[in-house]
Amino acid sequence: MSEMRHAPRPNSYRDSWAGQLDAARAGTPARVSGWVHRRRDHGGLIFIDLRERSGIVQLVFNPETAPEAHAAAHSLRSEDVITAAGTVTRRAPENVNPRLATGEIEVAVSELEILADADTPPFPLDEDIPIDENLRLRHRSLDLRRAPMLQALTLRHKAIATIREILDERDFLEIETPFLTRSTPEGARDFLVPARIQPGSFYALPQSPQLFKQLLMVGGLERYYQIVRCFRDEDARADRLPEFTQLDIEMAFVQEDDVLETTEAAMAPVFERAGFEVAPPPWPRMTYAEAVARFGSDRPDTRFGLELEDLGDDLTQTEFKVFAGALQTGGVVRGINAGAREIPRSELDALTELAKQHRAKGLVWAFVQEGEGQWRSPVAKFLTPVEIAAINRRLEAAPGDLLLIVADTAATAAQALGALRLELARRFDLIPSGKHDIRWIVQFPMFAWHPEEQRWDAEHHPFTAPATPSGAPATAADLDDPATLLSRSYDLVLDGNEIGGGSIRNHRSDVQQRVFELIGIGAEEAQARFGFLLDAFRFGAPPHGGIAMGIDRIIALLAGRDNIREVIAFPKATSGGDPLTGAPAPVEPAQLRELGLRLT
RNA sequence: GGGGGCGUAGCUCAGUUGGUUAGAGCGCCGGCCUGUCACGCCGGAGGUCGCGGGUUCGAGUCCCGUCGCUCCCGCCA
Repeated sequence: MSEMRHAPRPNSYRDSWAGQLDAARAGTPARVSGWVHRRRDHGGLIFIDLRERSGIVQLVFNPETAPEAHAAAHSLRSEDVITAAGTVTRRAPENVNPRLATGEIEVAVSELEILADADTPPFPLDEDIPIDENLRLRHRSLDLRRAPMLQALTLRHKAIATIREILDERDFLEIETPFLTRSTPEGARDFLVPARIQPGSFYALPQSPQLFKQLLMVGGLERYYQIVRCFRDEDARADRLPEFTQLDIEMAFVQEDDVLETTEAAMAPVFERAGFEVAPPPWPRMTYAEAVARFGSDRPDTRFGLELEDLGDDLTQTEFKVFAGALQTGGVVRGINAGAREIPRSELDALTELAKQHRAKGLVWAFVQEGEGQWRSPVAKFLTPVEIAAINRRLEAAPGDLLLIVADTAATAAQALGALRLELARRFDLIPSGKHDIRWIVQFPMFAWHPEEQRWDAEHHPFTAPATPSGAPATAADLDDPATLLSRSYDLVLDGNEIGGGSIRNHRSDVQQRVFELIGIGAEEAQARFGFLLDAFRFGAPPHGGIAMGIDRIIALLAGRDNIREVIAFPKATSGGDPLTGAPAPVEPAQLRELGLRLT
């Protein structure tokens, strides 16, 4: 510590941050600046809690030793911006505030300068009560002064810095890709930007840099990453906004294990440094098929039980039409054992509504009774005691347990029971606090059947490399039965949240062509939409693959926030609008004319 | 596009079966106060009950519509 460091610099607003003020500096002069957090005006002594980024320090104004400063301090109000010069003073032992990092000292102020007056804030900054979010967003500069926002943005910065540090060590290049581009094939609606230089034509904002990062691989950059904004013109959710940030990675000459290992290496220290306890890598892998079968979701929350069981084998002869009908039409009957729960009828109705919201036709509930094959259930009379006993065994049910059963298509039953499972976990607090689970979900289906459109579509995106049903890389010759094909893709799931996903890509044009054929993209259309990528592949494309991590979601989880808006400095609202700037907003007719646009 | 929740003072909320002048805490303004740190004490101001319509002798409360926010389904990884 040099002399200079502790000497006040008269030409500066502060010589030190409050966080550096401690007992060691007692007796030295100090100049501090910041916002008035609280004032306690005793008529004689005036105490001001001064707040800046590093924390809070108490200022004392004494009318006897500094009458001028004391008089000026009388008019101080919340959020006034001040600079104060004085002496760092050790507090008497009975006056120490253990709840303050600087609580052993205070600054006895001799000079006060008010740098800016502040109107009374429209909401309190010093209390931890939920404030209407729209109001917070309208006054975001005030909201950002609140401790939770500072914490979240600091955490976000540190996480991104960690990622950059590790990927740099691993020889990755951070490379920017265009924002004004063509639509990428991610499947969401594009944000369009009218092109003045070509009236009637539009740029699209990238849904992800997917094609560009693949071009970088063909371009020989080998290891690329980018912390990049992406845009999707779809309705918002708690974990989803029209613009979001992802960590985008692509690597050449790699297979699944390489991408997964790199991701683990980059992300594990992020969790560790945030004090968020997950298992050390390598993280477990679960197939999509297992995740859906056991948890009814491709992003399973495995921190609690209530796993799905298939009841079809127990019901092959059943005369209960709901079950028999589902089984005869290729559907399933699946159930979960919710455990011994006291649930009134009204809440069972609410669970039924939840199942219906997830497209199930209904929900069968049953309370297991004493005695073999006995249920208290509206459907008990339709099932034989043998069938009930078999279901009880399958669900390992004991008297008093609540069983929830859905008969429907496999996908609907999984979705409904998966949602019920999560609801029960919330309702009965089944997730141990502080317990976290991270895992890979692998071997997704390559294609999904769209019944409305009567066609196959790529589950991930069409550049994902297909795999045979055993999970091995598929050749063009393997691509005959879309229903059984898997893809070489992977998602990273944290506590039931998808926080990242990616795949090994097609680098062979024969395989790529076959994929396009299967999803009904003709050669002409493929050339029109992604010709620039396909052309590039003709000149020697290395095998490559990558991943995209959802930064907003990850930070929200690390910070324990239930909404990604809490970890974004200037987020859009659920409506997609920005309460701060008023965007989106109408534009001048002249602007439209320049763009060759007309409003209808 | 659909469903749920919310909308009362600057903020967070209460407001009973429809009934007198719509309340509380915090904040704000004024006064008193020399060791507080959520300072304390005394006094005060502050309301288009989101908006529009309806039912009623009477609506914050009931009905219809509408707007905004939010959570979810659809959509989107």
